[in-house]
Amino acid sequence: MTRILVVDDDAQITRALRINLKARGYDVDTAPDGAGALHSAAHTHPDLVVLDLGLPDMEGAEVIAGLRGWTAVPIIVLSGRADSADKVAALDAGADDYVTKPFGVDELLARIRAVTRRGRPAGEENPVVLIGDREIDLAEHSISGGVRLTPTEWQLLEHLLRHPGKLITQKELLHDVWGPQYQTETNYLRQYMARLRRKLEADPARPRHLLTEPGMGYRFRP
Amino acid sequence: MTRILVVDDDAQITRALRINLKARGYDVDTAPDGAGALHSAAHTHPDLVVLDLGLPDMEGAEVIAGLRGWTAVPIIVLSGRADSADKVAALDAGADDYVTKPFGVDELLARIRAVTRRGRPAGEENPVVLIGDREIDLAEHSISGGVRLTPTEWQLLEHLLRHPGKLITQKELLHDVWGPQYQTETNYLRQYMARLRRKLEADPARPRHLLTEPGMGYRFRP
DNA sequence: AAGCGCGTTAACGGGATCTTGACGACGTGC
DNA sequence: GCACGTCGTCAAGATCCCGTTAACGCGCTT
Repeated sequence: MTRILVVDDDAQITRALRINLKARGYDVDTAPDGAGALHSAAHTHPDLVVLDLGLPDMEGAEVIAGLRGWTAVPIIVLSGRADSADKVAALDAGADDYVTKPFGVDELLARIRAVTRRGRPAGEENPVVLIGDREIDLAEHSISGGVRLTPTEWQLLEHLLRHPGKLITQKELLHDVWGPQYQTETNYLRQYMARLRRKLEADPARPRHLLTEPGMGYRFRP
Repeated sequence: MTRILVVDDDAQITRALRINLKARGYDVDTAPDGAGALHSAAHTHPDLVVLDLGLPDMEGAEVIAGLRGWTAVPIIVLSGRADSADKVAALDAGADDYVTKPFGVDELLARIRAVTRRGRPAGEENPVVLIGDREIDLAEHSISGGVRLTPTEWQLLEHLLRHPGKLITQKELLHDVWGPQYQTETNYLRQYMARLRRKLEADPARPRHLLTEPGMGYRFRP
């Protein structure tokens, strides 16, 4: 079953697309803004993303870049602007197709078929993140060197790796990994950051990539 | 060097595209009609085809079908008609993208980059997968050594074998093999993974290829 | 009717994983 | 120098998850 993530702040459009796509046998998730889109994509790993450009919280190129940082999932951009410059920007940012509104549902469906048709050629390589001499493949959930991670460890690591260099607050990590009611249980973080460092850092006592920002949170340095 | 075949009966357009594409470092061939396009494509094996639909000798769908009969080369269709039905027909015939005239050269170039960006499939793939000393042919649904699998076992095995090395989550497997409402019935997975291992692994208690990732899912290691 | 293959449930023991609490080490501000 | 908060570490117990065994129902063949 092909899973499609529809990103649009216009509830009418998401609803219409959800109905039409479901009727065609696709599995549909929706997100109303860029942050929700990145979050949902990271969580559900869709097979295709339909992305509206007029989002309230982020530029379209930012969303595309946020996805392309770790996945090669096909992206079809929807936009009200037929301006050539916009198309070029979106396509070069990593989008696979660009459809201007108003669009026919038939056309969108055809483009979805066209984009998903070329499946996954065998020769492709997943983007890998490096921590020291270890290669981490987020798509495969695999790490070189025979290292295995538990589910909680993976969730925590993914949140850090998906935003290289960015500081992630403790509240954010606790909320996203453990849930809304754990936002003050910082001992969980200490526990699991220690385990990650033991498994990934060459010298766990002197981390070079999984850094602590005292009083704030943690940060992944590539 | 990327070779592009431009097919259009309007000499002005072919000339303009030839100049623009050459300036961008592409190698350009041109053909004025469908017959010439098929002949040229068979002869030079271009990396991309830009195909106008208003050809004098053949229908656009015929040209696309003629190409798709033997090659998976990306095809970008140009057309003066913005009619939705035309787009659907062309895309479903096998085209990869559809641009309506008049179009901006920038946009076309961006779409060319988008289509050629994904690595091309290149050669045929051997559909035989090895598990230990057993050969598994996914296309023929056959296994060496007199092993037979039930339909459910096949579905499960296929999902794992289609993504070698990748971790497939339990939810994903349950959803795709048994259906959306079985996403939490992990006992099915335990049951059938055990059967697969009994039939395929040399030592079912110590699987070397059908691996468990505790709390996450399963993985096929070639 | 009986036998067989296949899919579906249920239950259990062992082990890995998560949770929880407590203890120093370190740095900061008073 | 001292109190305080934050962080890293350790060591339990509780909990969840996995592999396994066993049984049942259904459709088909014998």
